Amino acid sequence: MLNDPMVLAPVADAIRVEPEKRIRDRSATEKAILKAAKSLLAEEGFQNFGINAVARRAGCDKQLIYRYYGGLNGLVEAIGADLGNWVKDRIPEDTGGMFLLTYGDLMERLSLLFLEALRDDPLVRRIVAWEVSENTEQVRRLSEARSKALANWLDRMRGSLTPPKGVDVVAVNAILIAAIQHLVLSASAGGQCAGLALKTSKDWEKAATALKRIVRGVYG
Amino acid sequence: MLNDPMVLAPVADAIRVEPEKRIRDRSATEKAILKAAKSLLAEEGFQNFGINAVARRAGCDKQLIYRYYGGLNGLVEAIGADLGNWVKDRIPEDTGGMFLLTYGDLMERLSLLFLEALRDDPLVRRIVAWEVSENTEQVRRLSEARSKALANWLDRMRGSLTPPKGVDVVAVNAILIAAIQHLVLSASAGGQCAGLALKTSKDWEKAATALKRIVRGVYG
DNA sequence: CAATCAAGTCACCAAACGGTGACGCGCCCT
DNA sequence: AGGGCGCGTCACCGTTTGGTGACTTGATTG
Repeated sequence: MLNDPMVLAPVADAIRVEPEKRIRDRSATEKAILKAAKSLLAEEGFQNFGINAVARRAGCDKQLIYRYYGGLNGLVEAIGADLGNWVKDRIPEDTGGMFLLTYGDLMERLSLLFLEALRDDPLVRRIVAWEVSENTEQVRRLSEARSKALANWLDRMRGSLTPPKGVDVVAVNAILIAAIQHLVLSASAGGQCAGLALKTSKDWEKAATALKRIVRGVYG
Repeated sequence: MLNDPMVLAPVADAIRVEPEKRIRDRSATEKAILKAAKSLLAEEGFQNFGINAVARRAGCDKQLIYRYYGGLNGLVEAIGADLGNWVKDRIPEDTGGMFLLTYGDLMERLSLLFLEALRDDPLVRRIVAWEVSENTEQVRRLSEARSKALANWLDRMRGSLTPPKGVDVVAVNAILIAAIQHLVLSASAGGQCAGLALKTSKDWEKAATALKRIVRGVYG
């Protein structure tokens, strides 16, 4: 008596009072899908990132994702395309009125800028977490795009400043970037990192001070 | 002759050529499950870490996981129990014949030890990646256990050495640990980190040198 | 008006997932 | 001998997943 189809039929009619007709606008739908994908990835993480979930959030049929983006892969690629502009969108190019006289000045400033930019971009945070958790082709593309953009940024900001002789700038900077990324990820996930609380702004001040000290220690 | 009224009996007999009878040994099965879980997590990562996969690898029925460990949560907890001994199992307590005169000596040595230990422990690597990717209760327990063990280790190794005044040791060390962890994770996932290749042992020598320089820069 | 083609929807598929109840079997104990 | 009791297995449930074919609907053509 529960699952009686005769009873359900009128109910189904009663439900679709207003079908909320979807407009027939491909480019708008494409944008909606991309936006849904980005917000989903940013809020839920890569764990529950799938065709069904994206379609659900975009409010459209998943078939459209296959049609317009060729599946999840294409969608991820589309996300990665924006990633190249990340640094230039989120990080100010000017030096904030400061005069950067030495390479140490520069790296101190860039470190803090990078830290802050990463702190308030949940999408890129998730992507970084994704990069260190999986090794699929998708992720590798994302990683490459981000890595390249980052390197360009570093190089562009360097300007005419010359790093100190005798130190492996690439390696040292990689370690600094690694530290910042892991610090932010760790904080975002559990509110702390290796016993250092990272919740209040006071916590972050301590972290920033320590980071500055490290940068100054190696670059003078 | 037996109480088998089924007509399919001969078919079943034909299929199960050798039943490969599982021995009735609870503790052995428990160990097999735990081992399977650890190896699965280490090799495949937390993505495909589920009841079915563990049971499949352990070669037993998933029901036994529920019975013996109370589900995946209990199993993860059992994994976490071993984690407390990780540092003491994987990292030598002695100083390798070195005389550590200053806090800088100590931290340089500990950094490299931690780096190497993490580099050849895929399980803990996966757990660290898990920690920065999810925020469930499971992961939080793992994270806490590891974090506590790490802090204890640092404190124990410090001995009577006194860190330099005026620097926030906790914060600086957290950043150093973060850097090492992310470096290893990144290398393990994609073979590089922020443009720094991390595949050959020569690559790692460069990374180690840079790390030493950073530690020395901040701790003298 | 009629034909066409893209936009959007629906129904269905096989597979895998976590989870549970029930059953068979063998060992031990009285 | 017989009655538990613990170990292992199996079948099944509902749900979700990625993926595909077939359909309706609407607008713009000739």
